[in-house]
Amino acid sequence: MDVTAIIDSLNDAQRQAVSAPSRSMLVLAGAGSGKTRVLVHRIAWLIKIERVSPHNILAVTFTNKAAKEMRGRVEDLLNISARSMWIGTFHGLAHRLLRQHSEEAKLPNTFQVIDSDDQLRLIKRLMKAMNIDDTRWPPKQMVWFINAQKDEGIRASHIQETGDLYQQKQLEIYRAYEDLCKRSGLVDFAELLLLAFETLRDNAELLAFYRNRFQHVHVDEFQDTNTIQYAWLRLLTDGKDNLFVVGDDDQSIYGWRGAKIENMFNFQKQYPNHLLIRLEQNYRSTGNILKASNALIACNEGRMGKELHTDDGDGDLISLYSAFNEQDEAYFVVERIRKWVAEGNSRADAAILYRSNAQSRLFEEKLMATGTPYRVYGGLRFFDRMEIKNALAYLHLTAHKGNDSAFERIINTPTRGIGTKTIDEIRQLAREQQITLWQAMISLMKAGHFTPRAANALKGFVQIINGLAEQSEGAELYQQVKNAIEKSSLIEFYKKEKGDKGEARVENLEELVNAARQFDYEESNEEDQTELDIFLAHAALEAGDAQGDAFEDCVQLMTLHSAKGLEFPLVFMVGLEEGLFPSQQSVDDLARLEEERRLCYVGMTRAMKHLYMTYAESRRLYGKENYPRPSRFLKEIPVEQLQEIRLRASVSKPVTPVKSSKSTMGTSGRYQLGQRVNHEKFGEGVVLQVDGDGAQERVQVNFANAGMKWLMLSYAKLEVL
DNA sequence: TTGTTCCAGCTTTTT
DNA sequence: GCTGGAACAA
Repeated sequence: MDVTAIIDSLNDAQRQAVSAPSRSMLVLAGAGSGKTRVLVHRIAWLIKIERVSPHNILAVTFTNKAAKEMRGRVEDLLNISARSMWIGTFHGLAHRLLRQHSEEAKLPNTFQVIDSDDQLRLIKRLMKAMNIDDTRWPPKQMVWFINAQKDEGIRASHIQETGDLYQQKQLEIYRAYEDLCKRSGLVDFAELLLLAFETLRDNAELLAFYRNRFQHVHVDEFQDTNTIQYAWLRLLTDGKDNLFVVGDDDQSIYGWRGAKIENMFNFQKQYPNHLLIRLEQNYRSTGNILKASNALIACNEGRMGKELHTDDGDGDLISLYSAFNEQDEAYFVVERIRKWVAEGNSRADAAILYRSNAQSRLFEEKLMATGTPYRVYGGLRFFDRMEIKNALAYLHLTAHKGNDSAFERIINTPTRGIGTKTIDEIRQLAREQQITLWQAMISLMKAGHFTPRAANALKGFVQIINGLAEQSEGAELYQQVKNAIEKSSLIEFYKKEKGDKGEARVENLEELVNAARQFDYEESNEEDQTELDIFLAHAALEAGDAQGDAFEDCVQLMTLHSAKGLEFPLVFMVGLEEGLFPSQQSVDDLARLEEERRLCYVGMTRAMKHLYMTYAESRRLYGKENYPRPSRFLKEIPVEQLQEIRLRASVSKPVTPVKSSKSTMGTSGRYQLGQRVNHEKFGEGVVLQVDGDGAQERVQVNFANAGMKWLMLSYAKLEVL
């Protein structure tokens, strides 16, 4: 293969990044500037032109999807199998490292990965056992605290006691949780990263091995790395000048979960020999969308600096719609989508982006009412569903009787008459003797401790698990899964659940057998791991997609966060109101406000051709009527890039800084300019403008107490005075 | 063990 | 004002 195939399709900046002589590099890649492309082509370049063995390449991403895509694209481009190349998520790679070196990590080689849900349950149980008041120390906050510490590389033993009672209890919980996990061989997500870091740090030989192996280290979405992830990268690359990172400080939107945008600046200091390359040519959006986005993000301070441009035309102006209320907003958006579809476009090309999940409901209702298929992103993913986790818990417990969190989950699911009292007794013994719940249960049964009823129920449970263990001996993975679902009678249990909820659960369980059948455990080269173990770890680390049927042509609904990395020809950003976006919790803090602004930037740069931004003048929130101001972000967009949408007025006039006094007469003629009116919420006011007709007729009223408002006559109950 | 009632909480999410 | 979870009663 020659050079052309790898760099021909690239622009100058991309080409420079791809073909630079080996050294550390920071590629500042704007939205839609082809960042994955650069990463993929860089790796291809190393392999084909620099003759680097795939074996010596490491590439890290945040999501499994990104990792899969990258591997696939490298393989396609080179037409080779890149098996020996380490491409994966931080968590996936850390997991792999710990499996291979469980001894050095001081982990039992049967350790299990637990997800955040298991983690919370574990903490709750722990706190109950410790008799800690969960109103003063909410378990959720404790989880958050523990994970935040781990993300910073801080162990319980590192924390100084301040004498503060709250802190002391928190610390106690952290300590107890560390103990419990250690004892039961459980590893949470944050622990994967921290332990992988510590294991390398503390084993000179191991570290030397990997530093030597990974001659080229690549990181995607570098702005999203947290402290421990960056520390891990530094361990591997410090002094070697071989760290290639791609990121965009303007798209850092995960500060609240530990991402350190500072890592980008630290990188520049700590790899002084690095090459900085900016990718500023955008291949996604129109000129107007880019101009607006550039202007908005320019309001942030301390940026690395970047301005997107396109070779294509300016395109449409950004449409701004001021809705009377949230109902009107949803109605407007859905109508525009219907129009778009009627013009022959596909629904899947239209996206509704919102700040918070709760906002989706109204849009869903309106879409449903008009019979428009839609898809909401971000619900529970396949392996996160209750029925799936229950079924997996049977498998977990069968394979590892010491898995207490699996034990707790299914000891009485489906209900088999084992009550709280029985379980509490088991828990108590387990705690006293520092043994697993399973062992405690067996030992209490042997001692004849239970009432005949409870003893019988427990016996049944033990039989199920032991029976499964027997059946599983040498059985195919899918057969084991099938056995577990059958023996546990989970299907019968969920069939009883009323509504179609139960039906969906049964379907999911059946789907789980399919998932197991199709499961491709190619990487089962780790000796002492069974197929089942690999499958279970896969389920924890990769929760799968939220919805199976992605193929139908559906309108896309999602939060701004989950829209990152995606693009759509038609985008609606809704709810641009102070208090909602930017969120109320962020307005008093400059750093958080800037993150909101970046989120807005991310949203806008999702749009390829058409961008609508909407806000409501009145919105019901938490049961109260609110009259929010339009989002400050709207004011940061140059008016030259905006056009205000007036329903049915059929003239879309540019926004002018001074409100035009031009007015048209509504067809009803009931409202003359200057007419005094009364509104049940806003009080008295004077009509200044009339606009549109029929159901769309609106009036602008200047209220004595509430200020200027546009009101939809079909909604607003106006009284002529 | 199930159904009811009460009460807090209410951004964003991947692994 | 709604929802989900936990506490409570039958």
